[in-house]
Amino acid sequence: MNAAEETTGEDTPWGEVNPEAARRLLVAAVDAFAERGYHATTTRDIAGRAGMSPAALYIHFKTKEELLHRISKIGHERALYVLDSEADRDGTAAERLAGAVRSFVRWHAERHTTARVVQYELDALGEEHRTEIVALRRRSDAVVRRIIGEGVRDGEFDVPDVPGTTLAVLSLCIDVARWFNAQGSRTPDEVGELYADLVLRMVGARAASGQK
Amino acid sequence: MNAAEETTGEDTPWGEVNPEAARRLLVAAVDAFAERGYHATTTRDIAGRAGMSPAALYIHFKTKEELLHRISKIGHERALYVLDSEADRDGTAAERLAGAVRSFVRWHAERHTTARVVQYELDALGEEHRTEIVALRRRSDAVVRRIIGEGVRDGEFDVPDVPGTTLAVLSLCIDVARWFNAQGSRTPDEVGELYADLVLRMVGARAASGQK
DNA sequence: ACAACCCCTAAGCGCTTGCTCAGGTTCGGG
DNA sequence: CCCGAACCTGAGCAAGCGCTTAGGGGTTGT
Repeated sequence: MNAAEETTGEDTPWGEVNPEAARRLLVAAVDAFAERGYHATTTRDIAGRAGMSPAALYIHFKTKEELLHRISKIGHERALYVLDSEADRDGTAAERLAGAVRSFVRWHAERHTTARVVQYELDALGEEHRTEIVALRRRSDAVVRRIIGEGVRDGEFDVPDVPGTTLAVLSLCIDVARWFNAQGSRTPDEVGELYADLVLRMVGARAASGQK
Repeated sequence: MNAAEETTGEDTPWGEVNPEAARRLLVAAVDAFAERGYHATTTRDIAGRAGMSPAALYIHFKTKEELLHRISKIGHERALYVLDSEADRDGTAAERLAGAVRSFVRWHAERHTTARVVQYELDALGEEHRTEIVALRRRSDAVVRRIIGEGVRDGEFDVPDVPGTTLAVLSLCIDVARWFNAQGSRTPDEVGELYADLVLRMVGARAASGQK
């Protein structure tokens, strides 16, 4: 009924999480999980970072695991959206693959705290939640595999092992979340550019954007 | 004084860990850490897997963290050794790079439980131990960077960004520990072969091992 | 025979963990 | 002016944590 949302919800990083207090807790949890890992983070630490008492957490989330689940789900959906929207453009397979890798990597670098939680705390989820998330991840795999497959079909790419190469491409992108450091010398854009080029080489793209 | 070691110490996976009871505990810890992560693993769980009481652990190791440190140190040394011995062969830069990647990846796949602990539990180490391990990791980086640099110098490779490409190559190899599954369809040898080929493409190797 | 030694266990200590609950504050609507 | 809903806190519980301690068996050297 209330038509005015407290915060927009689509462009802001965690805008879909309401009310504001819940969002503060969730952001605090992302930071803490990324820094120390899920199991090494206490609910007191999360509440403390959000400027609340430990009990406040349980008004907005049933358990600590639900917090992780919401982070993981939203994070995966965002990453998949980023990948998908580049894959759906039109253009050669090489252009679409480069675009997808560039955006996906940039997302992992820019949002590397979120990405770290999303990519490396899967095992901390409960059975049910984990299988839900794994399904989302399979869709990322399918997106990349499709582009590579089309490139091969059109004679643009030279790839002996499509599933294997797909795996390697995604693995390369995901691992950015592990090593990327905001204080480091590379910007997310630079890393995205570098990785897009490397991936085009991996698939043996004939004419990388025209000629060469 | 006792000249006969209980176990040889060089070829067996954890042969250098003595006495046998300590090795059993350490192997149990590797399994547990790889499965659940360091912080989610209890000392009771480790001792239980080794068939001992919780107190037995503290006869052989001062703390739970010391266990992780010994695992991490030995693991890094082994991985570095694998990388180094391929890099020191003679041959073209492409041959050496391919050999190094093949062996390094094979190690991460075969020993993926150990590798997972080694690569993803660095933050759980204490300040002092972590800086010691980080030094070892920098040496791996130097090894790969040297080969790529030599390949560029000799005109074998076409690499615009040597440090960046080095980072990507190592990142690709390391991430094998995360996704590799012994029940999966690929053998460690196959993954090593695939990755060696992909890396040669990344560096724009002119003549990949002569012809083909 | 027996003391010295190593390796192990049963019991448990002090502390932190995830989580609960009774109660208090704030605020819009009747 | 008061009500009920939404939100938060202080205090604390049961369980589980890393680790310690006292002591018991087996093997060894003398």
